[in-house]
This record gives sequence, C-alpha cells and structure tokens, in this order.
Amino acid sequence: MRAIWFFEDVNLFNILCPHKFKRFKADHDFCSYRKKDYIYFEDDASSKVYLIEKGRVKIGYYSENGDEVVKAILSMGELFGEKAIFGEQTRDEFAQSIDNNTSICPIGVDTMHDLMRNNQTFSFKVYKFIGFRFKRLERRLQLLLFKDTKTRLMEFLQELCDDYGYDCEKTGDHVVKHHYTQKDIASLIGTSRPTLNILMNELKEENIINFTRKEIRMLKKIA
Amino acid sequence: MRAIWFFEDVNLFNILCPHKFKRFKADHDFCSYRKKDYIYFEDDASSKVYLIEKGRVKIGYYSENGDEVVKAILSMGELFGEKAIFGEQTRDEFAQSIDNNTSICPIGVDTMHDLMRNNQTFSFKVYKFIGFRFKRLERRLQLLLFKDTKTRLMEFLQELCDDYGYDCEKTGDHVVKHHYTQKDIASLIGTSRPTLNILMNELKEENIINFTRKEIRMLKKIA
DNA sequence: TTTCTAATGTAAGCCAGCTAACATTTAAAG
DNA sequence: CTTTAAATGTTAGCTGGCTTACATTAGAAA
Repeated sequence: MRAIWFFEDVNLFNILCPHKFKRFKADHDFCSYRKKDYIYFEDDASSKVYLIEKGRVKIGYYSENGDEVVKAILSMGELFGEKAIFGEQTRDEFAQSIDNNTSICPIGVDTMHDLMRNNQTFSFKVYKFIGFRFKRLERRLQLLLFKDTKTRLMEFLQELCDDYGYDCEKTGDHVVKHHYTQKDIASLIGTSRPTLNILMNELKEENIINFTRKEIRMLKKIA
Repeated sequence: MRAIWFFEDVNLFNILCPHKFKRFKADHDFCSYRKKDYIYFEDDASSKVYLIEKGRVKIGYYSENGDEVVKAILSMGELFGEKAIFGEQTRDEFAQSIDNNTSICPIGVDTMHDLMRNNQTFSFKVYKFIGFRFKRLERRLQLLLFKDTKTRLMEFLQELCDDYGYDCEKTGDHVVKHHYTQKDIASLIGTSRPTLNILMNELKEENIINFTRKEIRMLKKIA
C-alpha cells in the first residue's frame, strides 16, 4: 500500500501541473537541477513554493556548530517551500537536489494565493496539506517529549514505510528504498548516531527489521 | 514591550469581531464560560475556530497514562481551534475556560473559509497567523533536539515574557503574570517537574529570575 | 479563620543515552 | 581497478536528568 497521502487525497501536483488553469499555464515552466544543486538557501527570499515532478530533494539546515541537519528527503509529487504561502519572508532551511535529473515546478506565492482564492477545491486541498504537515510536526514533538529512543525509531521507520514503502511480493515484507544516512535518522528522531546504530542492529537481531544502506525492511512476522 | 504579535501585526480579533463583515454580523454571537467549563473536548467535531474576547483558556490533552498535558494557556485576543480550518475532522485536544467570566466568539469553518476567500487582507492575516504557529512549533522541536534543559527553560521564560509580559516601572524587570504550574512548564519544555523546580531555583540563586506561583520576573541586570 | 488539597521544594540512587575515539565497510569518483 | 571519503559498527566511561519518595507551603474553599 503506497500510502503517500498526496496520492490518495490531495494530489496537488496533478492539480497544479497538468495545466488545469489557463491563467497559470502561460508562465508555467519546469526547472532542472543536477545533483547537489540548490533550489534555495537559508535566507533566500521566500517567494515560491515548489512541486517535484521528478527526482529527489533534500530539505535541511545548519545547526549552530555547522552540522548539516536533514529535515526531510522528498520525492515525486511532493511539495516544499510551503511556508512562503504563510507570509514567511526568508527561508529558514535549504532545498537541494540529490539526483542528477530533478525536475521541479516553481509557483510564485502570488499565483498560489490567486489560485487559492479562485478555486475552492484547490484551496481546500492546500489547507488539508498544511493540516497534515502541522499534525506531523505535533506528533514528532510528542514522541520526543514522551517516548524513549527505541520507540521513536520504530515510529520513524513505520512512518517512512507507510509514506514511501511497498510490499515485497516474495517475502511480504514492507520495504522502503530511501536516501537517509544513519546520521540523518539520528537527528530526525533526536538521538546520537552511535545510539541509533546500536538500536538499528538491535532491531535486526530481534528480527523486526533488516537493512542495508539504501533499504529498510520491516519483516513480516511469521509468528 | 508587549510583543504579542497579534497586537502588532495580525489582530484577528479586531478584524473578526467588531462586525466588520455585514454577512458575518447576522449570526455573530459570544459564548460565556465559567471556570472549568470546556469549550470542546478531544474527539469533538472540529467545526469552529474560536476567538477569546475575555478571560483565559487552557488548551491541553491527556497522555497515555492519563496525565493532563497543557499545550498553552491563551488569553484575550488570541485564537484557538484553528486546525479546523485545515480539514481536521475531530479535536486532538481540549479547550477549557480557567476564568469565571470567559467570553468567546465562535466562528464556523465555513464562515471562516468564506471570509478568507472574499477578503484578501483577512486571508493574509490568517495565513500569517498560521505561519507563526508553525514556526513556533518548529522552534520548540529544535530546542528539544539540540538544547539542554536549562537552555530550554530560559527560552521558554523569555518567550512567555515577550508574549505576555510587561516592564515593571519600579525595577525595570520584565514581569509576567501567568497561570502555568511548574508541572505545566516542565511538560512544555520536556523535563520532569523535580528537575524543573531545581532549575528554577538555580536561576533564582543566580539572580537571573525571581518568581512566585503567579508571577515570573526576569531580573534587570545591574552588572 | 481554619481546613485541606494542590503546588512546590528537596534528596538519593540509578540508568539511558551521550561523547570521544577508533575500526571496518561501502560505494563514489578518478 | 584503485583510491578515498563517507558511512557504518563498536567500545568505554561518564553524566544529565529521571524516578521515587517525602516534606513543606500557598491559596482555594468552607
């Protein structure tokens, strides 16, 4: 089950990009990025939102001591830079392509606001999208407040699988191919990399998951 | 400096409530609540947003082991229940009056959506408000991820003062009268109550703050 | 005013998870 | 194919902050 909610419920990409809006079509265009190209930096003006047509985009920022902190790695059909809609002046994060053939559809905030005002269906989908991001943030906060590291890791893996995973036909395992390093995951769930590594290998020992650098498997329980 | 951003920038109350909208005025009304009355519970339908005309409202939820967890205590001019705008179906929190004469202006989501569609100024203010809540949530998450408990406490106190505090004329101290217990504050910043208490008293020892149950003072440094 | 409950103050003992440091493996790039 | 940097694996030792338990105090209610 590919449970990316965008596809189920609020596929902004399909609405925005197949030129459904005549007015929008005129200046509608895709941008291409190669690996490591930045779509925007911290402190850039927040004047657009972006839809990923193809490829992957890393969203992150730099901590006080200069470490890169990954907030998310997004792929086809996903939207980012949405804080621009909400009156953000400058970016508080960067967005960087991590594939060599990333294609992105930029939409100016003004356009976005026009679309939202003139099309109720569209605005509701945007609202729903925002609600979703909001709830996810709240959930992450609550995990951090009340759950221990191992629980947080399990939740993270589950969510990753639900959002991007597929069922392996041979084994029935839930599998995700991803681009997160253990360092990324550690900072996302609020732990240190060594601790994360130990927990990952514990879960492997316990036959709950299996993993390589690129792939995580939630094992089907035969019990 | 009363830095409640609502007053500076996005005073939704003044826009919504003094009947600026004829269409809205017709079914516009206030609701009264006494101490401990609930405005809504968890699992209620999310069909309205609420503006506080007078009094204070506690927003919170119950943790798995049944403890009450306070998310915020809001007062005059502030808005809550805003997730209804974003397609939330049922509440994931409760809202409870903590004063005996709380007056609240409820606004149906449909009304809200209409207003947003038909009035650009209004919709921009709502957007900005949401952006603000979003950023605050992100900031809280980052503090939790990267800062130790004492730093988080300092940030919390600073924010509380900035939002609700005033300058004491006699001493130049920054003062807040508030309704949070130490237990509330502890769970807001992600620590245990005993730890919080010790830190508060440390800060007092260090002449950084002074406090009673109802009031916190950020002391003016004479150094 | 007195009573009583919730909030605050304090201490002892423990441990999850941190830091620091190093070894090993993978896969990207030449 | 070889080189090399980045990612992953692993250990030892330490500590911030937790839990539990109890004492004290403030302020709401009677």
